[in-house]
Amino acid sequence: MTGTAVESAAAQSKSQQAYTAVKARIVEGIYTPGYRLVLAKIAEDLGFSVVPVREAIRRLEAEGLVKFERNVGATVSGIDPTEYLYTMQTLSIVEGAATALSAPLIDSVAIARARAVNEEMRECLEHFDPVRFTALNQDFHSVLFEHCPNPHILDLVHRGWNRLASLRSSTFRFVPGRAQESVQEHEALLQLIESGADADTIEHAARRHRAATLDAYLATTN
Amino acid sequence: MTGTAVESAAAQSKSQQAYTAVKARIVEGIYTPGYRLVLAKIAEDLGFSVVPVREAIRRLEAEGLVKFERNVGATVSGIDPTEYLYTMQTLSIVEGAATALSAPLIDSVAIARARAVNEEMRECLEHFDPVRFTALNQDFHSVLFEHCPNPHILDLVHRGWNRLASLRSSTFRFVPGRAQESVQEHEALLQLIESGADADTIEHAARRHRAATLDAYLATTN
DNA sequence: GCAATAGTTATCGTATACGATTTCGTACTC
DNA sequence: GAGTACGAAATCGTATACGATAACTATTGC
Repeated sequence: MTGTAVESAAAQSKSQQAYTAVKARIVEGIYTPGYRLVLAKIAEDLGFSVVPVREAIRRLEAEGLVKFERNVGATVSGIDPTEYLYTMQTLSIVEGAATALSAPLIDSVAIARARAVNEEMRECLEHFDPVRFTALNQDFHSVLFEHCPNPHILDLVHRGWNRLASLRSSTFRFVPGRAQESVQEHEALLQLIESGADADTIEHAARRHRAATLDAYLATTN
Repeated sequence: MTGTAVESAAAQSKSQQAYTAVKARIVEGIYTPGYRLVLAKIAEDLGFSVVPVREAIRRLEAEGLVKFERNVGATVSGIDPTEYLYTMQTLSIVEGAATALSAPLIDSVAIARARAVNEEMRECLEHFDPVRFTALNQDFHSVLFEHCPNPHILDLVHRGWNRLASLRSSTFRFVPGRAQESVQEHEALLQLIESGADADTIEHAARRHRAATLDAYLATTN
């Protein structure tokens, strides 16, 4: 459904299934931030006992998608402005690095694909649909950083995106003016990569691109 | 002992205790890389059942300290050269950023403390003790990045250090020549921070400092 | 009428138990 | 003598059960 890895659920451990299922519900926005994750209920929904569910929740906790309080329970991590700031800042750093490391490995086919996505985004500007726009935005950036040869960094990027995913409907809703600039910066980024710019330049551009979105958001709240 | 948070183990959940205990054993090098973590045995050692231990292992897995294979078991994550490279590269990025963000918040007292540590390191060069040197190295850098106002980034730095901790005895053992340069770069870094250099400069210097250690290591293996 | 407290309910935390899977050793066959 | 197949031991995965904790509610005293 979404771009997340789909696994043949058959031979998977229930713990893993629970992890995937709950994560999907969070990312898809079915479990909204603040939502109370009652172990017994989730277990019943999925049709197995609470033990695998607990492990799944623990993993999600380590990833920062859920908050856990002893003897109280788990809730979907909120997106309070402070958290948003932290996450965006972190993402600006790791995604910038990932993009720079990835750049030399991006072939012309991938560039073309990214450009096509960006074109869709441009069209999307007319009759603005924040949800669709944000989805395309993720697609675009995925093309740029997915070739990152360092799996650790790539993992950090994915985790950052996941944390933002729960509010993806609102990212650009809150800063619609940012969307247009974003499309332009995407093209600039593509040209940098095409021209074989050095890693520092690309990293800086990618980081600034995201930091600018954060700044735009901050400007609206003040 | 180290800077890690010490909690009153009394009112802690067993799951948490298990997490802390196993993590400590890994970081302290009691469980060496490749060590097989048998759930039942750990549970017995700690005096409780396997369930909390499982959760603890799951969390450690999410942090990358242990590897988990379905129906086979958990082992302490190895430090094969490739992993080392990935971890160091990631750390160079996040620690660089953390240090830069932290810099404006470092007061003269902290600078003095860092300088004292670095002085110890310099003395340590005479009768070289890799373990002690590496421990001091962590102390030094901790002073520099611990003020980082973004907890996410700080967390990533800690995780990186933890992954390296298991081989801390060997870090500088493998590249003894690097130790001397390292001390000098530390002083340069301190001066940059004292002089209120801009964030980019500090970030770049901090990143280079770590990347240089990685390069030195790579040079020995080729 | 309001506040504090006691009782109730919902939910979590952990132990025990058992079935499932893998791995290792041994015996058998070619 | 080497390779393969069978079986046993070890270990993991999950379910169920029960005790512990915290949130909620109702009642009582002021």
